[in-house]
Amino acid sequence: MKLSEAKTSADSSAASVSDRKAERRLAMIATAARLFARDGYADCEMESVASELGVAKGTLYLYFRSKEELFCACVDQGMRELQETVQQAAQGSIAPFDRISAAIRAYLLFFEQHPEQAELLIQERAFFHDRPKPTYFTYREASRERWRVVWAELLSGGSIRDGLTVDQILDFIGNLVYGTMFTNHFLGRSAGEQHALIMDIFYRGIWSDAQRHTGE
Amino acid sequence: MKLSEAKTSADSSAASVSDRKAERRLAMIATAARLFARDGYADCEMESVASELGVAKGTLYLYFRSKEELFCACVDQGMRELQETVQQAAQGSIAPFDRISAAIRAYLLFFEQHPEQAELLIQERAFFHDRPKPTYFTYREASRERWRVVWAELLSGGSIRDGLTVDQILDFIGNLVYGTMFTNHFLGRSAGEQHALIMDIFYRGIWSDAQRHTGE
Amino acid sequence: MKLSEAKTSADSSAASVSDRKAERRLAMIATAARLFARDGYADCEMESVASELGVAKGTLYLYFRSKEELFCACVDQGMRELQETVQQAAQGSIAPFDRISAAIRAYLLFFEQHPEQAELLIQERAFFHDRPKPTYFTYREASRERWRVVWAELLSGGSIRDGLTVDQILDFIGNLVYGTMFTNHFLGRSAGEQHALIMDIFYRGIWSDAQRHTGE
Amino acid sequence: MKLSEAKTSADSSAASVSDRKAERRLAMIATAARLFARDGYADCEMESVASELGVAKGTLYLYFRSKEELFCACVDQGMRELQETVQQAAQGSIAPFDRISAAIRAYLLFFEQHPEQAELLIQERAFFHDRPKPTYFTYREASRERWRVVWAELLSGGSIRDGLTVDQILDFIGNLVYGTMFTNHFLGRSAGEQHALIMDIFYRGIWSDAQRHTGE
DNA sequence: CATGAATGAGTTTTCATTCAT
DNA sequence: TATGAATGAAAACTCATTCAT
Repeated sequence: MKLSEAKTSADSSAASVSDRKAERRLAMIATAARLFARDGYADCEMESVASELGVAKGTLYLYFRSKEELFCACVDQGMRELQETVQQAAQGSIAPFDRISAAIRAYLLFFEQHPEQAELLIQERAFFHDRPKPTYFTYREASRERWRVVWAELLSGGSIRDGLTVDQILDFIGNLVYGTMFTNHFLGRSAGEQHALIMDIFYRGIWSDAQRHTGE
Repeated sequence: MKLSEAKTSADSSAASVSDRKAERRLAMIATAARLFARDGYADCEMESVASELGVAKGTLYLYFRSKEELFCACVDQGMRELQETVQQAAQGSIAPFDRISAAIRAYLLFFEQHPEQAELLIQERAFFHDRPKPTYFTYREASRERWRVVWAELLSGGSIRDGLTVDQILDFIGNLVYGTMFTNHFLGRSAGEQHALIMDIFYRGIWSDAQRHTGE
Repeated sequence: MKLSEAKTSADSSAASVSDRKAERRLAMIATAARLFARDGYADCEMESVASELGVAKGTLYLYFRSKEELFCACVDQGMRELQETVQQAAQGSIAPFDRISAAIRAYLLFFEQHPEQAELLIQERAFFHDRPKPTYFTYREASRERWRVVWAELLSGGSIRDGLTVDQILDFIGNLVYGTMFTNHFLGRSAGEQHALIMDIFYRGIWSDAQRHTGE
Repeated sequence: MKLSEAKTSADSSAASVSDRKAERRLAMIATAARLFARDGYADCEMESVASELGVAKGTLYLYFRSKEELFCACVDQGMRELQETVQQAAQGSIAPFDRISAAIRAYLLFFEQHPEQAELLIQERAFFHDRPKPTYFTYREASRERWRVVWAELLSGGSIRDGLTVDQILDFIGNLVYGTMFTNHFLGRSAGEQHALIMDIFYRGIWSDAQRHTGE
């Protein structure tokens, strides 16, 4: 359905003007994200986005001041959805380790189902690398605070080896899933059973008991 | 010293014409890599690269067919140097685990000392994302074969837990260092003691002995 | 008072619908003239004019077919007011020379008090210079006929030197005040006592009696 | 002759590279001035100027940073030529009044022969009216200093009526020729014998001897 | 009458690449 | 080989105008 064909009937009772505007904004963001990811920021013309939406170029500029702003809206929206997806997944469990596992699985699946978001993260850095920090890391740090509580609980509960701090663990797992996500994306790998493996090594390491003894 | 001033005197006895050309090529690549990383591929003009080198714009085209080719040469050169650095570091030890540790430390330090290479990897994907696979992964897979041997030895020697395959381990550690490297790069973190931590968790996991029992 | 708030109550008894329309037209012209002069024709947006008036953009198009027509209405209105101002000033005196003086003073004062009109004359020529003749000159020639009578009387009455024709005098004084007006406008000068000087030189020239003798 | 065909032969002995550049700059200015005047600043595309010159659009940008800079160069060049023309004309005579007459004639003839310069003055004000003062007035004030000397001599020599100051005279004649020039331009009038008339009235006024007596 | 969301034509400027010298 | 003047394709963004409500 073309954006231009949406909402032409008389449902104005429920949806206010600003609702409809927000709705169209989201539709624009969704389409733009797809095309930005497909063609790259530079090669994605505003004209293409508009025509894909079935509207005129000028209309895009009624919703976004510039191409850059549209792009940023795409990244922001993607990160918000990622965050929400991960949180929702985590809420399905109560046990800390289960929540962590669920969150990581959701994270990897999100990018598998929304590969355009991985591309947008790259595009953002490539084209706007004068910005202090990629949006991704802003969100990563925001979520860090929430997970800190969970890990602290595990640490104080004796589930974690002595000598590891919450920050070290958070960094490790954060870097691991970040690298895994991009590798999956570039090599076309799926998150499926990979997830169990990651958690396994993360929790138990690769060493055999014999080696644990020697290595200590 | 400007490139244009180099090698103007009579040392042609030792260095053949093609040597000199290769040398200038390398100088061009070094300068271009720095500028590509600093300004981004799009905003880095051939004119800037040329003037930084002290040569005319047209001269660059005597060494590289196009801006894209120059860029690719930068990425290739960077990956070659990475590979060499890592291999050299690994050769300093004999014990497999030591070699692995040394390689990972060298990897992280390389990108810390050559942050422009991290940028180039991003730029490559952002601007030439119609290519099947980032150069980085081509090199990663090439080196995989060398490390496979090392890990196979460890596995058959009983140093590694049952149930893990070489490929799983290679993927895990590959993703981990990849994610760590980019995070370090974006957040300005240093590889220093981080390295010991990574190896520690990688080898032994995060679980306490109590949890290991429960979690099994 | 916003235009949109004007005349909303029941005074339709006296003012007919077309009266009200004419009134709003004038308000639009006044506002537009100010903004056209302030920003220049190109940089003055219909949107600005509308919002300054407190109406929607589309409303302007109910009164003027196009931006160009609105602009022309501004120039026309300005020239009509100039004409009226000058004529009214002239009617205050009976003696021909006094009427002439009064008219010239009124002319210079008009543009001093309505500097936007000077700007509009420039804008008109700059943007619509395919037109045969600036509106200003149309009005100037129209008024010429009225003044021709006055001067003819002075000529036949012997007040004017032999050898000068009415047309020559009209051209001279017309050019003089035109040039004076624009110079005043651009350099921010006031018409004040300048007027007396202009008339003095115009009537008596600059030569001393001695020079008159020699120069003849 | 197309600009692109100029100077292709081997006269590089005399004309240095910078000479040729200056020459091309002038050719560009001449062509641009004509087209700016013909089409107006807004409607005159850089493409048109380039193609009229027989060069590519980009070449214009090697000589002028922007359309605006090209335009300013046209106005400046025009004013310089005006100044030179007027000065040269004045130098043909020795007697002050003759020099003044010659200068005014040259001024009016210059704009008659270069009507595009009159247009450029209008365009400049219309499009860049945020600038403090039109270029014309900058030049007018610069030349004022030179003429001040001439008039001071006439005043002290008794050729000028008592009660007139040099500044008053300079303003009067400046405004008069400015207004005359533009009127000529707009109405397509020629400066020819008009010049004699202007000087006549300027020097002797319009009053008859009888009126002089009465009016005093 | 009034509104304001939607339209889409139109132009400057940049910069990779070429090629005559 | 080296130069650098010349080329020209390409795209974001604005804003006058329209018209459904």
